[in-house]
Amino acid sequence: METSAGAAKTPAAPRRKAGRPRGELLSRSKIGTAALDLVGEKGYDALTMSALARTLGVSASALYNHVESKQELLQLIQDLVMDGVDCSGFATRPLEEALRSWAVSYRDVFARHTPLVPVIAVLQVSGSPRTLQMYEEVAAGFARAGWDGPRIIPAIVALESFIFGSAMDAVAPKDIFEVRSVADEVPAFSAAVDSQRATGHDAAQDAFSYGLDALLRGLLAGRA
Amino acid sequence: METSAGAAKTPAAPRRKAGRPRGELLSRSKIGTAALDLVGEKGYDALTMSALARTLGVSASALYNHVESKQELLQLIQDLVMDGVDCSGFATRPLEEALRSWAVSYRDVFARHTPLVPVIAVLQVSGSPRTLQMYEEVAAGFARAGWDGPRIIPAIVALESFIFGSAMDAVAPKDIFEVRSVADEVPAFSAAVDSQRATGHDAAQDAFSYGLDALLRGLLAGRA
DNA sequence: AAACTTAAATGAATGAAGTTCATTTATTAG
DNA sequence: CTAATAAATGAACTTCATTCATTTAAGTTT
Repeated sequence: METSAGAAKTPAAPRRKAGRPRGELLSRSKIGTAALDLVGEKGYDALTMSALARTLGVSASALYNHVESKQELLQLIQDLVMDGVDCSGFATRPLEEALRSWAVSYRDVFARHTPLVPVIAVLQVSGSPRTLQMYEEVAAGFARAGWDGPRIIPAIVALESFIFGSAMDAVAPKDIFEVRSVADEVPAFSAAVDSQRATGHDAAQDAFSYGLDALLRGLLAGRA
Repeated sequence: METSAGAAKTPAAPRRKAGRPRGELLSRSKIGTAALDLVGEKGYDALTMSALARTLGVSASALYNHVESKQELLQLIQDLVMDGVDCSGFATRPLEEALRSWAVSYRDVFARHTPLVPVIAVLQVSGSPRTLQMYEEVAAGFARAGWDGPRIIPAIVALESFIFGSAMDAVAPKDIFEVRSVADEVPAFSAAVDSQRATGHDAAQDAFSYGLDALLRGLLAGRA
C-alpha cells in the first residue's frame, strides 16, 4: 500500500516510537470499530467526524492523524462490514447453492448499510483485506466448479451489481409504486402493481428472489 | 402529503395570480432544465444551490419558492433524465429484444448520472411523470407477451436493480481489481483477474453483457 | 540529566453547503 | 386606490469536513 503501486495512502502511519500522551487513545482499527458502533446505534446520519470523536473521547481533528478523510473512514467501515457476508458455502457445497447463500447474506448486510454501496462500488479492492478475502473465496468456488478463467470476474461483477441494486431496493419505502391517483393514465402498470400487491408478498423480496434465481440459472446454463 | 395519499409535495405552487416582479424569472421546469444543463457541463459536484441560482440570475433562496429541497431538485433532474431511456422497442418488437435495448440505454443514461441512482431507487414514482410513463410502456410490454400479472413488477424491479448496480460499476476506475501487490494471498482471484484482463475487454462491459443475457434468459425461461 | 526529536492531541479557524426568515417589490383583484 | 399576494432578496444560521499552529508527552541522543 504505502510502498510503490498507487493505492490508498496511509497518513503518517503510527510507527510506535515516540511520545503519545495517555495510553494509546487512537488507532485506525479503534476508529473503524467505533464508527461501526456509532452507525449501528444511530445510523449513518449521525456519523460525523465530531460525533465519532466524541465517542472516542477525543477531538475531531485528532482523527485526521490516523485517517485521511471521511471517505477513508467509510472504507474502514466497509471492510469491517464485509465480515458479515457469509462465504462459508464455497468450500463445501455446490457452486449454485454457495452463490445463493452468499448473495442473500451479501444483500442483507448492505441493506443495513446502503450508504456504503456507492462507496464500495468504486473502491480499490486491494485496500480492504476482508473484501479481498471474500473475492478469493468466491473466485475459488468458480474455479473449482470448472469455470473458464475469463468468465469468472464478469460473473462475479454481474452478481454484485444485482446485489447492490437489490440492497438499495430493499430499503425503499414500500409504497414507491403507489399509483392509485394516476391509475387511468398507466393502466398496464397499475394493474401489474395491484396484482403483485394482491399476493401479499413484499415486492422487493420477490424481485430479489426471482431475480437471483434467474441470474444464477442464466449464468450457470450459459457456461455449459 | 398534505392532502391524503402521499405524493410529492408542491411547495406553494405558483398559482399565477398576483405579483411577480420581472417577467417570469423562475419556474419548476426552468429550474429543472437549468440544473440538468449545469450538471451536463460541470458535473454533479458543481451542482450547488447557489451555483444553480447564479446561472438563473437569481439568488439561492429564491429557488426555495419553487422547490422544497435539494433532494426535490434531484427528483426534477431525474425525471428529465428518464427521457433519455429508449422504450421504443416495447410497442413493436418481441419482449426479449425490447427489454435488452431498454436495459442498455437505461444503464448508459444512469452511468452518466450515477449520483441519481440512490435518489431514484427510493423515489415515489407517482411524482415523476416521465418515469411513470416508462414503467407503463415496460409493463405493457410484459402484459402483451402474456406474462402473469403478479410476476411483472418483480421482473421489472429485478432488471432495474441489475441496471442500477451496473451503472455504478460502469463509472468505477478500471483498476479496481488491481491486485498484483497481493497476488500470492489471493491466487484464485488474481488468476481470474488476469485471465479476464487478457481478453482485452472492459470488465464492467463484459459483466453487464453476460449478466443481462443471463438475467433475461433466466426470467423468460422461468415463465414458460 | 538536559536537549532534541517526534507522534499525536488540541482547539480555534476556515470554507462550503443547504436552508430560513424578515423584508421588499410589483402585480393583480376588488 | 387599497389590500392581498406571489415571488425575489440578502443576510444570517447551521452543520460539516478539514486545516493549522501550538502544545503535550514520550523516547532518543549525547
